[in-house]
Amino acid sequence: MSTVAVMVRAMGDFPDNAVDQLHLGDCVEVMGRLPAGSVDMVFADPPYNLQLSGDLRRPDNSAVDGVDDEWDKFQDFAAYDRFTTDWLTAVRRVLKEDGTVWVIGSYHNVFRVGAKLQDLGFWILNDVIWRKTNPMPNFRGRRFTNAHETMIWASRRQDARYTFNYESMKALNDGLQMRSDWSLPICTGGERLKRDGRKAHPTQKPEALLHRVLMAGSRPGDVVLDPFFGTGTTGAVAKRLGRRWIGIERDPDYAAIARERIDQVTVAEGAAVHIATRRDEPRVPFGSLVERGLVRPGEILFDQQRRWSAKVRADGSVITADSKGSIHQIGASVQGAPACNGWTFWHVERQKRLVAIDVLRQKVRAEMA
Amino acid sequence: MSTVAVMVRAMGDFPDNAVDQLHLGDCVEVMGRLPAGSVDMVFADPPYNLQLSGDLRRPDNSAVDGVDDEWDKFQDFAAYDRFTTDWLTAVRRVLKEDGTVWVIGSYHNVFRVGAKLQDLGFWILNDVIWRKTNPMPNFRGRRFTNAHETMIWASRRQDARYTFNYESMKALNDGLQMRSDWSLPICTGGERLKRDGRKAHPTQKPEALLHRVLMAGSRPGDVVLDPFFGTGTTGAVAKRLGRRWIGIERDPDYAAIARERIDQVTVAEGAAVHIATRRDEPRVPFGSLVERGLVRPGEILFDQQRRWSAKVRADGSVITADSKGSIHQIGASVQGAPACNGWTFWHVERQKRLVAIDVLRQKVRAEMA
DNA sequence: TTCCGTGCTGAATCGTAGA
DNA sequence: TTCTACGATTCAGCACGGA
Repeated sequence: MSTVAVMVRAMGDFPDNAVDQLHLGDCVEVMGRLPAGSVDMVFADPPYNLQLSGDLRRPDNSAVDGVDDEWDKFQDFAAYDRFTTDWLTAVRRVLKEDGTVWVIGSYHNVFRVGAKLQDLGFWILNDVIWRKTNPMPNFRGRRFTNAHETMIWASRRQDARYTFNYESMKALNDGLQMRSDWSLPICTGGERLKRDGRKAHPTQKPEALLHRVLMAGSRPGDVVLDPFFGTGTTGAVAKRLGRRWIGIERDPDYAAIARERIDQVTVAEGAAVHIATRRDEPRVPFGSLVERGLVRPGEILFDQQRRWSAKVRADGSVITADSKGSIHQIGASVQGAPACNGWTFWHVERQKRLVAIDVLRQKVRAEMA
Repeated sequence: MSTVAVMVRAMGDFPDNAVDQLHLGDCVEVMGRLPAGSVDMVFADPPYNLQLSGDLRRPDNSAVDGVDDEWDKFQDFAAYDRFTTDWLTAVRRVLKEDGTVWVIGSYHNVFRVGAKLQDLGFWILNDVIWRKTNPMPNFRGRRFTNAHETMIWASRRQDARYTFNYESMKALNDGLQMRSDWSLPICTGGERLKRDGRKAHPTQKPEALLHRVLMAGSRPGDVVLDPFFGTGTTGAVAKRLGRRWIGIERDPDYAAIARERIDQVTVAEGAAVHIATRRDEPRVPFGSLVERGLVRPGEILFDQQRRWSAKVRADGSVITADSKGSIHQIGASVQGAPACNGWTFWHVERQKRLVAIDVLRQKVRAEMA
């Protein structure tokens, strides 16, 4: 993507004081004041509605410091559903048409959130499992160790042209497609924010999780909004990766911690956050291979198994007994397929071996560079 | 458990012709004729409501044989919700007070099912992820590989004294608590039922999955009901493990296949034997070191003698003056070698000394173990 | 007999730029 | 907005057949 494109994306419709800022207040209210259709991605870590009763103790009788905060208490499922509808509706308004939302949750709340997303017209793209490499064990031995959380990735509408940095994800996974299950440790050690020796927030998410989310579904300069900002993991990672961010947090103490944290983050240099794509390569028409003499007019193209063949014409079109057209059209035609990538389908004979014409295209591109 | 207790559990309230039988018909109707409060466990694999449109082709132009059966078609979410309410209500009636239900689904339907379970008063115990070791890839590169399905395990009521064979699960997991994510292959090869050389059912589940479900949440002699029996995986595994089973299936063809299959199953003698296999060391992509902050984007990698260097990018690829790629590719490239183990070749500087990135990988593996 | 290369397949909501 | 043409896109496991 060109520098200009980055800048255009980055400007958005925001007043200067809206972006790269933490907004103190209720997320529905604050989102209501932001311009509609202006946000590229939302990452939301809403209250889980844990419904814990009593305290939990380890086998050594030490107490587990669970989530017992007021913000996680709801009267019943109906109250939680109203809350969910309200904030998702506000998210829907601020999102761009092609924007996406990520929501993380556990079995306590994620089914309700997922159903509501669908009811509101969002289109689920994947559910992604955060598989915790070091979860808290189940102390009572009455259930399976709760070793994962679920994220839902959804676009604002069914036909959205959403951002997905396929090549970046593939690179991050050593050349294999990234799967819908991610193994990452929980947030501990030096990364875990502390106040007076105790954890500053009960559900701080690891930066690695947000790194992958933002790398997958946003581009440098994009605006990423987090309506339940907490201690600002989303903002910290967004800043480091060259994304713009909007944080909304109700609790002034969390907000103060988040501001301090994000101020200390340095932005990674441009090249490091570049999004790899294959489309960066210049288009090479098949005809230019003929022009440059890499393929001769009249030469025969074959598929890998020599089941089909076609003759090259001087203008770069190819011809069979009963039709002519581009390498793609004829490739599709002979196979009876709806489409075909002629570059990888067709081959020429060189020293008695078949060579894909895509290899010749690579030579042209190398010459051009 | 005493022999008497097993016999009492096994007798239930069923007429002789209800148990260890496949019932042909609509599951709501059939369950309505069974005695209330009589079933120990329900395993349900309902239609997923996939909403596929058009055809999908692999990069080699072969067509993917998707689920296009009539039984997976619903008018809209409301129709699917009514269907879900109906069968879950019938399940609730036939379940014992302390009974449990397992439902498997994908992101297309599982959120709606989970929310409805909660609305009807079921109490979710865990959501369990079936992580597929060999999922179908994402052919268009537009999403994450859909590499898992979700199971919800719920008791009929909040305070149920449900069955959970904690020690069996622990044994099955080499002495560690069983986690909520299970890695198992999909159903292929000899286990996959065929008719005329084609798959007999589009969504046959692997027996290993049912083995773990039944081992975890039922006892010998328990009655296990499957309202969407298909080709009878639940019945086959239940029979082998000494559970009694009730199968309900609407399609006579599937039912015939299931009956034939279960007839051939022999009941296991005593305790079923599980062969524990030692797992390979988990694969750690270089990108996850970047995600976890062990290597910074923009940081420089050196070989042991500092003859070559490369810069790390946020997606885990590395770059030199004239090429980019994985740690292995670039390691080979700078040396002019055909191949290279990037893990031992590249180093980072830590406290003025070079540390092989393989050392950092060991840290990640230690965390994962 | 073993090894290796080829081919097939699996619950999948699987384009996009430019005219 | 609609249409056309380009051309991007796959992993693991099993079966089979030839060397």
